[in-house]
Amino acid sequence: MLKLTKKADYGLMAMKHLAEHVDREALSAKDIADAYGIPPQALAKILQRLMRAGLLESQCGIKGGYRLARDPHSISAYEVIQAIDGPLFITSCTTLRGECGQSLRCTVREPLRKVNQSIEEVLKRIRIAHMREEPEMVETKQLADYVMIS
Amino acid sequence: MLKLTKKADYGLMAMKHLAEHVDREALSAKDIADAYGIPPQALAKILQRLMRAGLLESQCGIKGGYRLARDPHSISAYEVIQAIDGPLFITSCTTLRGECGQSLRCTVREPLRKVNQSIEEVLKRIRIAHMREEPEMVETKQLADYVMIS
DNA sequence: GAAACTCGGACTGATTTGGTCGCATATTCA
DNA sequence: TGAATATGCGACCAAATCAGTCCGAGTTTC
Ligand code: FES
Ligand code: FES
Repeated sequence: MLKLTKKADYGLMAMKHLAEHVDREALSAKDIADAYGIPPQALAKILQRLMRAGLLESQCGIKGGYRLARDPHSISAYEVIQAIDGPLFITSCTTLRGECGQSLRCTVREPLRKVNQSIEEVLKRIRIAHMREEPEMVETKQLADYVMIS
Repeated sequence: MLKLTKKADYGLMAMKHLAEHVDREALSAKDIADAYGIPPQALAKILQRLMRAGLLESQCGIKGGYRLARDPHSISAYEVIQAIDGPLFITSCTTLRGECGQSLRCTVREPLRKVNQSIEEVLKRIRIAHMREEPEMVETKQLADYVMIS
């Protein structure tokens, strides 16, 4: 149903949290989990994935924790989501080994691939350093107008 | 993982198929299902949903079947998907009966709501009559730019 | 060497998805 | 009239995915 997983949500929260504390020492998984009420063990595994994807640096040991591996302005939401949930395909038939039974006859695959690309673009342009809370109805309205015109 | 369900895929295929045969008589669920190798019973239920959503007109009986209720140029992919899968939320905590445990502290909900809106716009711009044509990447790119700024 | 971390797989229960069945209703036509 | 062929709709089931836990490692600090 075109929904982000909880893990991706947690991951984005953690990345944003780390982006706001780049100055400090490394933060442990538990620190971040406690700050948002996330199950610590669950977040730990998510951070490990982000680490393996090269988005975080980790340090073991008693004073250890995680730190952003790159400038928060250069890390996109897309990278975070992909690192956690794997490559994102909007089409349902691309799930591992071969195609679904309709792949040869499916007439909407190509159009949807383009939609997929659009969504990727949107997510790639959102940097974790820029994720803010302002709802700003005016802008979304302008966006709607823009779409109408084009 | 941000994927469309198979049902939505089937629904889009069926709608596109019907859009290409507006002239003819009503097509039965089985006709369409056979044309694409879709399980007939599954497609039948999907078409019923599209019917209830007002996107299709149905006729019972031996010469019955389905027909588009509106001009195929006016029906968006978004409408089809929503009719089948229900309202689409990119955030994971909107799943019915209250919020997830993190809703109060979640810092990425609002930013993601904007992403959600962007995706909606993209899907609303795609009409089933035009699914073969290019969704115009330039515009979606500008749209993505727009989202980033806000 | 103990404490506080990360690392990573295995595991379980809950939810969602994909699909089927069965029965009721409506329409055509012989 | 009544058989044939449609839709209409809920219940049902199996498989996949998701969310979260557990546990047994390794690492660093003190
Ligand atoms: S994308 Fe696989 S059947 Fe349409
Ligand atoms: S959207 Fe619900 S926790 Fe972030």
